[in-house]
Amino acid sequence: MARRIRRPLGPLDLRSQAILRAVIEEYVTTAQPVGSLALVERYALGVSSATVRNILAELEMAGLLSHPHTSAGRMPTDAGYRFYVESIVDASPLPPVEQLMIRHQFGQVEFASEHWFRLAATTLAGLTRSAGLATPAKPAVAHIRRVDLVAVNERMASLILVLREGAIKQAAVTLDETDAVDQATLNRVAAMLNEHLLEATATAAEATLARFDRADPVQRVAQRVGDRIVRILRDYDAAAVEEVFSDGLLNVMEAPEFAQSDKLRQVFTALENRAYLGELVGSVAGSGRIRVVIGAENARAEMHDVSLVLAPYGRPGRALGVVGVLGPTRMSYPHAIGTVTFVSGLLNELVDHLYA
Amino acid sequence: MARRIRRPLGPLDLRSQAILRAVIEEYVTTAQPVGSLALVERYALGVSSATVRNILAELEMAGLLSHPHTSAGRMPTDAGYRFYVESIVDASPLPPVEQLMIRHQFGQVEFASEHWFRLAATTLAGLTRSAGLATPAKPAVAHIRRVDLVAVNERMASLILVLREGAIKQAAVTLDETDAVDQATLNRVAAMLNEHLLEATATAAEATLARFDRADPVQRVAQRVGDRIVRILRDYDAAAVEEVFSDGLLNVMEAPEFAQSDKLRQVFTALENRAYLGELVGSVAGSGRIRVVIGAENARAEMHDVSLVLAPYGRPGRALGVVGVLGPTRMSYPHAIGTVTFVSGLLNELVDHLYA
DNA sequence: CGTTAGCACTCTCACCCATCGAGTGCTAAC
DNA sequence: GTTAGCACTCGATGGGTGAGAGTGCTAACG
Repeated sequence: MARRIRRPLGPLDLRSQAILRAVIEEYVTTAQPVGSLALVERYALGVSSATVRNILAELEMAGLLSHPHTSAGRMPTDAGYRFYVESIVDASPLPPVEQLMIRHQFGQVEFASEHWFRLAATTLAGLTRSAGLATPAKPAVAHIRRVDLVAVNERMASLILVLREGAIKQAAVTLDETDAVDQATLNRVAAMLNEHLLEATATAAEATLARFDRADPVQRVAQRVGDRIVRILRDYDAAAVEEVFSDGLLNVMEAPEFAQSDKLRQVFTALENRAYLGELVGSVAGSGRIRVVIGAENARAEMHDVSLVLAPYGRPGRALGVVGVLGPTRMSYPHAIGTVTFVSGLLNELVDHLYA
Repeated sequence: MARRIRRPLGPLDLRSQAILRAVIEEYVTTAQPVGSLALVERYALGVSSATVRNILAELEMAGLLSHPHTSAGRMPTDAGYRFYVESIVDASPLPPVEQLMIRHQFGQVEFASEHWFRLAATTLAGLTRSAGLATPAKPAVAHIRRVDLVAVNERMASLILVLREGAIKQAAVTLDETDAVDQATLNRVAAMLNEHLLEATATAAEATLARFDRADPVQRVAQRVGDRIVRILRDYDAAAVEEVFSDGLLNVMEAPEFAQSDKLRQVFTALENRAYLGELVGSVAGSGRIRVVIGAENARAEMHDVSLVLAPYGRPGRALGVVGVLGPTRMSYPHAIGTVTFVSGLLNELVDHLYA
């Protein structure tokens, strides 16, 4: 039969597309391979099961569907999901009621990006019944907003560093100076640093610090603290992802495909890998668009049974973060895409407001 | 047979105790019900399997062992574990090499309790191959150490509050004053608050703030910020547990008894319940001693398949936290107890050092 | 009188096999 | 091109069976 030759994922006639869509939507809800009869029963296809069978066979030839065994129904392949995702240009937007609810929630929490990204993850988890992921908006280069020093004892101080981007860093500084270092001195040091280092990047701060006079006790301490600050900033700049907050991993556990836990355990281990998450998030932040990674499209084998829907948020010049959803490959992509789009858009608004 | 009468968990002759111990230790390592033959083979009991069988039957009558079915070996009941735990007064202490390694790890991180309790959880997870739990050392009453204010825009400032106990709180303060509020003003406000509120508790701060002069613009802003501070302190004081950090839940997933994931999912859900963790941690912090909660001894049904080994750390008058381990009921209690004891002791040292 | 060898008994587990049913793929008719 | 009909395939289900592990009991032993 000539038409059974495997052909590239090319133009599919509308009816085939409709049936592919039906298979996917049915499979997403039932988690069972779907047969030709179930399709004609539940979807108004206007053709008989035999015709559907022919088309299912074609879709399988095209690599969009697969067959666990001869006498089972069809289930989508990763390529099938991919085709489906590409075909839904207008992902179902979130119903206005839910949009309002989410806006309200965000209105409740502190006005700080710190809280927002956590809430975003939680919200996404709840709405999609999958795991929500979010990273804080991290700038390409950090800027100093504020320095504060608190005396711990004569030899040690606690350094509190606020970045323009909202992050707060805390560190201990040991001061093995001969000078007595009391809180009054530290106040002068902090004042000096705040004056000279406001809005400075690591590089700028380093240059400024070099000009301090080591003969003056206050400036000497300031220099020492400043060195510590520069180190913190450099660490911060170097890290691809500062932190990935996740919520609702339990939701994913509930999916029948993860009933025996070893698969999911692999996913968890992969999620613990900072480098992997870093590059994933980095690629999304760079692209500037929502990204769907389906099953085996994931670089890591442990993630071959899950899919990701990720979107960047923030302002390209300033700070960028990523929010998204992790769920079983068999997830409702339109819903996930719609939800992630809305939440990332909302975060954009909030970040804009913060920087306005 | 008279001796088969179920008797209270009373004095057990030494040989019976040895066999109970052997059964538990064998079961802990193999995760399989253990038979009389395996016992005489692997443990130098000096008696035949028939004798062992008699004793096993007695132990079962006493409720210390159980029998999945007639032709299976014995496995410990919760009561059996309890008896075993009570009998090991001198839990195996951690080998000196590991002690040194852990000390070294703690030397590597920042000198702040913030990092310590996280590291404690991670360390415990690694050493016991179970989940490590830790809460930060939380004082009964929080004291203000330092206040800092950063201008966000004319109407808003970011408040940074450092507590004597090491915690840092951040909050946004809206300033709908008619005064122009720039960073210079905020600096004066912060200086004023630092001067008057140093070491103050919520109640003390409230009293001080009441005496501020509302006619003076700086004092008015200071009062407003102060109110926010008092609210933060009260929230902090009211919370039973600030945060429970856990690490290594993956280790628990690997145990064969959690191969099908629903049991473990229940445990996870129970762990998400703040109130439950709060009272658990509270009871341990109050008692002042290490506490072992075995299986069904847990108040919540979801936790009936896991055990906890928890110990308080900190200084009763000042700040108290809890560290511990969560693992399957079938866990090595001597090892867990030894490890938790060591880590809590180490944290005690560190906290003492911090407050010295 | 405690301990031990011996042995019948019980119960699970793994395996096999037959049955059932869902769903396919093909053919022939429309 | 579509559809009805039908043989075929393959997993799931359930009963039956043999092996093996481990017990509980009895009777002999020191």
